[in-house]
Amino acid sequence: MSFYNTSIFKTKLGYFSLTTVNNYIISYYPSNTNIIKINSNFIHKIFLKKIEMYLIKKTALLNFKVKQDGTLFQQSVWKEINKIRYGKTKTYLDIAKNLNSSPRAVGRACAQNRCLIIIPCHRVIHSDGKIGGYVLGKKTKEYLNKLEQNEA
DNA sequence: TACAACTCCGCTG
DNA sequence: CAGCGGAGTTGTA
Repeated sequence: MSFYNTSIFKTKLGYFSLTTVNNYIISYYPSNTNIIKINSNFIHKIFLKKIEMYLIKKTALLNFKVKQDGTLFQQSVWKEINKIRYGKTKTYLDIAKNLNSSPRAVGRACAQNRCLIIIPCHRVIHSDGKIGGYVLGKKTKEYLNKLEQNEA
């Protein structure tokens, strides 16, 4: 039996919902309701504290265990993204080359990522230096990178 | 079966 | 320089 635990809370980026199964994070994504509810599971409490610290630059580490459903290709893209360190960026092309795929496919896999910020798809940008797209909007993507690069 | 989605490159004018 | 088409991968219909 698997137990799904969900919390909904507000950060400076808006309302988010966190879902875990057996202490693995399976999603951290914008919530469709504004009804705040904090699950008593300890992972949720730690996560809430950590994400707040991250957003005010008090920590760089969001080292939670993540388990997302996805195809082999998506899993390998997410794994590559996970290797990008705090404050660094990589391009869609870099990742595509590592996986012998195409940048367009990499962008597609990024768009399927449900664990925002934890899997740092905001650190993946265009090869010409432009910011590229983002589920939460380009401005948020820019903001997150500036935050990590100490320019926010 | 066709299309859109967080891309990039080569070709054309 | 801008504008276009095509390519790898997947979810949805």
